[in-house]
Amino acid sequence: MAEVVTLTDVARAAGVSPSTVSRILSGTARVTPETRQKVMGEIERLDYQPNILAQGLKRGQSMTVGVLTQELNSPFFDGTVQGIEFGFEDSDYDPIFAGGHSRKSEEKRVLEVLGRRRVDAMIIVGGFLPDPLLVELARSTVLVIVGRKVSGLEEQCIYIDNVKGGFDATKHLIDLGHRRIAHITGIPSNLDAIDRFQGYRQALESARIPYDHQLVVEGAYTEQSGLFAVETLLSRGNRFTAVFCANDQMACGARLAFYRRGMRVPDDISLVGFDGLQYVLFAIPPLTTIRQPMFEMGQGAARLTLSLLEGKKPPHITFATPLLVRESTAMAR
Amino acid sequence: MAEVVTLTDVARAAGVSPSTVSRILSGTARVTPETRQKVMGEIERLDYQPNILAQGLKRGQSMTVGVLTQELNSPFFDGTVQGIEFGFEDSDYDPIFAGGHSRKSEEKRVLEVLGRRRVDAMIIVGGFLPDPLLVELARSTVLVIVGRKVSGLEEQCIYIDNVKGGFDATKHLIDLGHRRIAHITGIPSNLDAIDRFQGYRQALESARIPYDHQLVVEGAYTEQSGLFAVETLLSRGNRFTAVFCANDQMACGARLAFYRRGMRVPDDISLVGFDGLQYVLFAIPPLTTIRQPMFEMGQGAARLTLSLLEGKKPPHITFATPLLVRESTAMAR
DNA sequence: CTGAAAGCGCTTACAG
DNA sequence: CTGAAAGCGCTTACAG
Repeated sequence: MAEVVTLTDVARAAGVSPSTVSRILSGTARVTPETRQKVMGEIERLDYQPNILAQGLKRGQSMTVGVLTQELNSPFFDGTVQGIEFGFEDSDYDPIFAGGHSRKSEEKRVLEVLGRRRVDAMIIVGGFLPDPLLVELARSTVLVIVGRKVSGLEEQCIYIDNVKGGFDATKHLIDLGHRRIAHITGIPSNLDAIDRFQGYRQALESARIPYDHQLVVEGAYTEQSGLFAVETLLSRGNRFTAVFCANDQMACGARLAFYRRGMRVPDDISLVGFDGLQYVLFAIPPLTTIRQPMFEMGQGAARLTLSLLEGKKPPHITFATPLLVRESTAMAR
Repeated sequence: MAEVVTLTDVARAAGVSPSTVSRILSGTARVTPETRQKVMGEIERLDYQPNILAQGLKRGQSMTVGVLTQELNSPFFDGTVQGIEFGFEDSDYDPIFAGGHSRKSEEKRVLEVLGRRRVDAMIIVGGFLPDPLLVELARSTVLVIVGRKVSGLEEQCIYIDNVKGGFDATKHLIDLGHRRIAHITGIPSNLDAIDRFQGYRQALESARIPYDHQLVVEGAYTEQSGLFAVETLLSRGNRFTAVFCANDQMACGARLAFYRRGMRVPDDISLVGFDGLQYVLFAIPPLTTIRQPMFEMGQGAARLTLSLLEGKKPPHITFATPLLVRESTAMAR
């Protein structure tokens, strides 16, 4: 990085002042065609790239957006992050990721990124940060939150209806004639998990199936926890013919548990997941699940951020969560 | 982002010059304890965060590292990217990701990121960029390449021995008594794919098993392509009792193809993958595979970059690719 | 030990 | 239409 061309170099080469070059670049210029020609020629010839740092310092914008991800190293975050990246691709902004892996508190990290990098906006993926902090933060910076609904900040949140998702998943099983439907929850403190569980209960209720807490086991979103959950369920000795898992990963773990016991899916047990991860289309058997459009949500978050940065108030987008019926569910026998 | 505190504010509050504050911050200072005390106090009180952009402009460093990922939206990239993020977490550098999704040519994107953002280093993940370009690039910037070995730049490459991986995978099947071993390749232009195929052939040769091109089908690293490949294999009518797939995703696709035909794994067919993705530990049955330490490689790339940035020449690390024997392989009958 | 000054590479009123 | 000047927030020789 020795021979970097500066705006001054271009000006000198073109025989004009830096001001003029700057104006031409920004389009603010009222210049003679000849001057413009000459300058553009030199820019091309010298392969000049404006220094964003210098521009940022002057304009008071860093042209970066801080993206705070959480500790969970999951396909959900991967998908969302990819969508975010994609959404900024053709903009002048670049996302800076502040991963949530280290020991530093989340809160501190947000503030650090905001402060040191002078990011023009922040995207928060998921949710450990308390609502009040986010509301506070939203006052001093452009803020978009994905995968979570913060009251007072609804317009800046990208989320799905997890209750409905949980309802639809359970309803699907009920429609197939299942009555003894187990549920493996997500992390109990997680709002999505709570909502999906809500949906499960509502579906049971609307079908007048009594709720049985013996059929509910706490999971942790991992495959392993899904496997354990099924073992717990089985050890309790209560009969059930279907399981709704709060995410696909746990469904995969559950599936393996059944495989180990020689219980067939969907012949003996129907299984529904949540997320719609690419690869569960190739599970054995292909998993019926509720799709959560992670990539699209990430992309939506990027777009929303961009709009907000431009001072626009775009319409709020709702993301649908279709039920993808595959081969892990069948009529109850 | 209105009320941002600057170094000058701190200086004013502490009753000293900006120079002094700057020196204290950088540790260059020979100052009286009292002055230091006073200044540190104000920094704390005002919650001052140095503006990295301004520092960068002055020092000629942006404190950012450009990370170029490729179009493949795969678990391999996810894992690597996470490792890279993690590796920079406790450093003063932040990674800026230039995703490989848009239509712009890869080459152009590298140059753009380098130029506009004035990144201090680049990490290239995977490989569409021609070797000569990388060699050229390495002359003007700190460059690290992960998942690929570029001759002349070996010290800056983080890679595994794909030939050995392919060999070990195939050898495992041979050791189980298999003689008719099929292979589903990766994208034929991909070096990793070529190497894994090489390993396959070498293993056959070392066991004096004649190579049969009828047993090799071209794949594209996706689950779908693995599924198709098995169908092709089956339609050719040649007997085989085992398949080595160039990655886990294709192995999952292949597995589904067998499931559809009612062929049991591992009873009728043994299956080996490559990558060691987390979730294939929960495949039905758990997949035997060669582990590629993606996260560690990403982290290694970050560390290597950091060392290079500090002018060090760290020892070259080799990443092992252990065979993970699970339940998708069994003795040939 | 500490301050004034110059400068990193831009942009943008202010003149002319 | 175009240039000279000031300034964004820092750092770092240069004085004292």
